[in-house]
Amino acid sequence: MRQSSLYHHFKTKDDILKDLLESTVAASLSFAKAVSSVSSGSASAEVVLHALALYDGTQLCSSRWNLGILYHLPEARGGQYEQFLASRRELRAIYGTLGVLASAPSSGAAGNPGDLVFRLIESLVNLRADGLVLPSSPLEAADAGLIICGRGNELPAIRTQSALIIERVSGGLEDF
Amino acid sequence: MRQSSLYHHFKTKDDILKDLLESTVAASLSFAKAVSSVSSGSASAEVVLHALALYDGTQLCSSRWNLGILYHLPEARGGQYEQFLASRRELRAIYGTLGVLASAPSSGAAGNPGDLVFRLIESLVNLRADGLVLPSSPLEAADAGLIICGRGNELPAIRTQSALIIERVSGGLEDF
DNA sequence: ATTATCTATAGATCTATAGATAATGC
DNA sequence: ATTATCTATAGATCTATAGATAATGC
Repeated sequence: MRQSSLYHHFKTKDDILKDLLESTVAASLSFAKAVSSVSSGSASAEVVLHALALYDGTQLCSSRWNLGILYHLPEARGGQYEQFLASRRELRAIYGTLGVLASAPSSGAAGNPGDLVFRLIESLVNLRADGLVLPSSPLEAADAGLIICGRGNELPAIRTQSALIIERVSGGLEDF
Repeated sequence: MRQSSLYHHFKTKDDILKDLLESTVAASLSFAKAVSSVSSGSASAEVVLHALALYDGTQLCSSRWNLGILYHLPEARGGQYEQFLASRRELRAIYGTLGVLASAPSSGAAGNPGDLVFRLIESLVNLRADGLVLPSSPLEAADAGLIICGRGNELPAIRTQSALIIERVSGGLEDF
């Protein structure tokens, strides 16, 4: 398709970028919201956090194009992308909440463990841009996030429950 | 200064970007090389890794401009920036080596813990672009890296030794 | 005297439009 | 008949150069 043909579907270049940016968070945010309601049921916060991290990371690594990299463009912080930025802040806040709930009281860890998990997952975008993503990368990042939360010794059990949650919740979402 | 005046100091726009990119890794790579020779002395790998992460993270957070963000420009992966890319690969490899040496054998952790630490530190660039960096951010990221390596319970001691190493080694380097 | 900045601008590239041609769905 | 693509290109923006003006260091 030619460059100019894009303008049949989009009004401006900014509108194109808006759609692409939104597509990088939409599915993960939907998952985060869906899984949070599940969490009010049986699943514990550390399992929910692992599931979210793994789902989000898998999205970033296996989407057709590495669109997550677009967020690093200087213009992406501009006010014209407020809707995308709001979605991203919302997703980030859910990581934050889960991080607090999931952290072992004994963990010598950080001010905001959930944000570290969020950033670890987002780093998969950079890893992919460097051509270094392996099939195991999303799980390794999610696991590392839980280790930061002081849940390293419970990881085998968390992984199992997390996988079940992803299957259940992503089945209920439109696109996966 | 006007845009055109830059061309008195640089031949092309690419040359400007080359210099800026190189400046984002030069100091940390020098530190990494210097601290690695120290490590053959007394300091243990986990302390060296913490010192490197903290030094690198502090650089990224407190440099005058957030130049680390430039690495995410699509063109920065191009062949014309091979020297910068080689420096970055070298720094990344040092994180990798230290991560293997520093990891507790019991850690249920990842394939390449050092790379996770490298990415956590690099995420400070994004945090800064989002306007969310706090004075504590570099230390929190370095600490989280050591937790991923299974050294969470030794953190207080590691922090103390790490600070000493940074003082010693960065004193020996030209710029800090 | 040398080095650094400025103004002005040529030429290259990018964004978006107009109108022609092709594809799709009823 | 409607929707999507194409070619061609106007106008905006970006890169880099030329030559004038200002600042710096001996």
